[in-house]
Amino acid sequence: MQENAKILIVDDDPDILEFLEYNLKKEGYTVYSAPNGKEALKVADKYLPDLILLDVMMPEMDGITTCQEMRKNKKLSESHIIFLTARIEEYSEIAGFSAGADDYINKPIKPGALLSRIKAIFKRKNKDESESTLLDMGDLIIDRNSYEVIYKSQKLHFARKEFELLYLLASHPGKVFSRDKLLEQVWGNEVFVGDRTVDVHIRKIREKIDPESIKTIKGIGYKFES
Amino acid sequence: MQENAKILIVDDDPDILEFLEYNLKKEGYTVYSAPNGKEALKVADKYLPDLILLDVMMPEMDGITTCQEMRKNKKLSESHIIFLTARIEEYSEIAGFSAGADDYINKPIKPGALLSRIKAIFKRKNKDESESTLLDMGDLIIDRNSYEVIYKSQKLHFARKEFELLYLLASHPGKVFSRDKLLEQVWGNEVFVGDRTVDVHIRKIREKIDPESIKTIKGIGYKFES
DNA sequence: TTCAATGTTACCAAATTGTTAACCCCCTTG
DNA sequence: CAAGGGGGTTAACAATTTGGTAACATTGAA
Repeated sequence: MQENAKILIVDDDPDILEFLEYNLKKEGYTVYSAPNGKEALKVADKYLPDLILLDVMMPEMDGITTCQEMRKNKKLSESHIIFLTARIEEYSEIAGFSAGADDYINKPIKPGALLSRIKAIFKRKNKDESESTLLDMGDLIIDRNSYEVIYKSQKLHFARKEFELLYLLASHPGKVFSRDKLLEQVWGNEVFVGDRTVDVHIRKIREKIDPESIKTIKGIGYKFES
Repeated sequence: MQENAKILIVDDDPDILEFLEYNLKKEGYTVYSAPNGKEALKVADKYLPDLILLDVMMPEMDGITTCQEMRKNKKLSESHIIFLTARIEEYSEIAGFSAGADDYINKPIKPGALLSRIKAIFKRKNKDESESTLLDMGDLIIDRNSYEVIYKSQKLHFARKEFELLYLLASHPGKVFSRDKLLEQVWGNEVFVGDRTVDVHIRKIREKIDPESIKTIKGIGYKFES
């Protein structure tokens, strides 16, 4: 999605339009443009861009009003809106946010800063959507969001490694993980820790929940079973 | 609400009253009118208009005084007040805002401009309400509008960062925020501040409200719990 | 039985957080 | 302008938790 993301640029200055269009297309985005607010509303409604770069100062319909209009369109509720503003118009920062903007960027625009800003926005957007990780296996509930483990209606405390270890095993019931795999997934690639450390953590987990949940496959590793 | 919004017009010039009344009724608003400040106070108290258009220059009681009186009436706290002023009376712009007005419009009045201004105000009003900037969690009430925190019926003072931090945590009960996330959300994207700063602010918050409200997840971050 | 693999425990080092106080900056006040 | 206060940040030290390892006990398959 990040690759094919659609971006709409709205500015009355053809030079800026061309400048931004060139830089964004070069990055692989699909770019639309509009010279004023009214036109922008039509284009936005038609192509539902993921991101809208909106100049504040424009003839016909200023950016803030345009933004407010866009926010009324539910089809555009997922779109991010960034204001482009001259340094002097500081008031627009406040007005812009209350109009429904997600961010603002000061002119003159530096391509590097703009692109990193755009990437950050798409990153956050994608991340937010992929969240919601809750494992519910009857007696045992593991919530990554609140970092809680509930066993037989009892809230238990798990230290970080314990939690990550249990979470990894529990999210693949039946699958056997070797100690190396566990170290790689939970500890990270560049860690030098003895395998036996895993054993100790497994033991701590078994101490808290039903020890039968985690089975030992001698010579291979561990697996979670419900 | 926007359709049936109640508007009170106050002006000593019958021509203007009629002119505005005609234009506003045409748009579907319910319109009341009053020829002077004293009358306006009575009508306002009776019908609780959503919007009050107030002429500044009036006999008996001028608009600014009228506005101040209206602001004393708590039943009218939700009403928006717009001043109608002749171009020359620029002083009234300043005096008007300090008297509690929300906006002002210069005479002569163009119906188009007035209507779009009115619509903009209702839009903003509805939006503020729909954002529901008030968190009520029993003992703890956090009001984003007034920037107030009320704990066990006690109004507490929170500095900006403290407030934003608490608000963010409290608006996602149970969710664990890493220090990075908190810095990103509360401080902004382009700030370089040590993580430990977060700790200090957390401590200050815990000093004011029930320390159990904010739990530490070692190695991960903080979360709010009711 | 034998022995390598795993379980268990205790201990210590390292990581993380709590707490306090100092500092800087900005604004208000006298 | 000096003085004072609030807000925000950081450093420094204390308190706490976590993670890792060694050492020893136990298990289970050949």
